[in-house]
Amino acid sequence: MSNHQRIVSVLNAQSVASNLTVKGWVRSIRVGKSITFMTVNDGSCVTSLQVVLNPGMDGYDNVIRMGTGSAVGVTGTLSPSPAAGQAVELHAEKVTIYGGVDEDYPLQKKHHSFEFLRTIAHLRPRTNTFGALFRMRSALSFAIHNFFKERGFVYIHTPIITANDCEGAGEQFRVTTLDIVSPPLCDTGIDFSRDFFGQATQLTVSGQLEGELLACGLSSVYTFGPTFRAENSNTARHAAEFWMVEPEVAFANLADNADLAEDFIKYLCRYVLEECQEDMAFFEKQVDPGVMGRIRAIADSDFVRMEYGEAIDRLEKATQGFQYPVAWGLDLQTEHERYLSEKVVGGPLFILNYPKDIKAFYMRQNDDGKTVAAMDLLVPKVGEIIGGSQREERLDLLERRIDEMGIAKHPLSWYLDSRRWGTCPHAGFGLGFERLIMHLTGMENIRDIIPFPRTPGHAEF
RNA sequence: UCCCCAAUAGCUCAGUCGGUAGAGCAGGUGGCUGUUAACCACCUUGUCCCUGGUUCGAGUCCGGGUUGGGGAGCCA
Repeated sequence: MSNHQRIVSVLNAQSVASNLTVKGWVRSIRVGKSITFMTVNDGSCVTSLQVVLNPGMDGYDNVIRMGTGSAVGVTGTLSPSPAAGQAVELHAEKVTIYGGVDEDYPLQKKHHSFEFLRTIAHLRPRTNTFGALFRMRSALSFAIHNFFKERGFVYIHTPIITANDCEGAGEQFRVTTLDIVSPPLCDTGIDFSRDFFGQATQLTVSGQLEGELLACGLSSVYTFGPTFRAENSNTARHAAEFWMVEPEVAFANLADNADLAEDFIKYLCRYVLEECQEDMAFFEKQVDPGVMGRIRAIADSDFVRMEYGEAIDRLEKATQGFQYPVAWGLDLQTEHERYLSEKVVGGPLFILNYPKDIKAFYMRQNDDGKTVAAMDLLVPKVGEIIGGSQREERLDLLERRIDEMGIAKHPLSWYLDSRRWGTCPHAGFGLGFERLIMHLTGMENIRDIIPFPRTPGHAEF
């Protein structure tokens, strides 16, 4: 292993040290007649380390010709800085150039648009914004595991390849090893019995159904993994490949589910404010002024819980008009959700107990005969960030609902078995990880949350 | 998939009434005794997205397409 120091450690220690080595990429170089300043960043923190170069140093003439973006190692003495702007600086005694750049290097020491940076996604990790973003993404991943670990949840891995075609959560990507030019045929079309798995398979759109089976044995479980949707969605909030967190809890009802979701979101808000201070300050200053205040407010607030019926009443009484109709039985449109979360509540908002006809077959039927125990958590700007429900645990009611909706029962026999033997009330939800990060950083496009995003027409890198 | 908007130098953009293009940054050269996206001077850089049309003449006007952005639907 190399014995060089991470820049974040050097800046935090701020102690005088000789024979110190750092390695990273040059962000800026300012050449003077008798002194040269170079800032080096290694991605360990937003702040770059100032390196001071004197003309007497070996190889000085070569070093000062390096361009922004060069990869270097610098060895020297760390000293207090006499000038404003940084507490310490590294006086170089030796500089190693690992990789130079030429005039074609696209990143400059200036503002670039996110649209341009998306076209050079292989280089954008070297920018301040994406450094901060990917550090936050990593920190939040660990925070999610911490949250559930502290509460005794078991981290489970559900299948990525699945034969479930009735999950109802969206279009799926086909997984096959068949010859797509001349596949084997049978009476009903392509003969998937001769495919790799002996049946038609797809990439998962949710680990929920399998998660329920594990919860009905381990009590409290969660998944955190990739999810795939083949929808032709072209928005700032949709990707074909994204990560989802899906807890599932046995012996829990809808109220317990909402309580868990509220605790979860607040925990993550507090986590980034306390553990990602420098990166959050960067987003506050450069990306979304006000984001830290909003997150603090969420961490300190009590989330409003509103019945679907009350939401409809509020919308019907609204003084402003809506493009889409409002009536009991119709789903809420984005304009309605924004009105409720931004105008009526001004913060996170649960909508509870939706009409059964606009929700999935597995949601628990309420005693009113009209609604199911579903919940959505809406947040200002990003919209729906969590969708969940209490699950229908009563076998007869579940089977009746499957029949009503025209869904084939045979492929779900294992799911129905969980209700046949030792059934129990249980509930869970799904959180879109990238949407969470958008909400916590103020970044406005999901393509800037994923290192190499997959969207319709795009699988580059 | 639908609606709206945009595309000009490596990047960010300006370009008036239709008359063959400009700034800042980047890059190059020189200057500057401590800079902070350094500063100062000079220099270089163009398939004006593609395609068809109108016109004496199109970056500019019109049709078609491509790509990108915003909004909507679907959803997380």
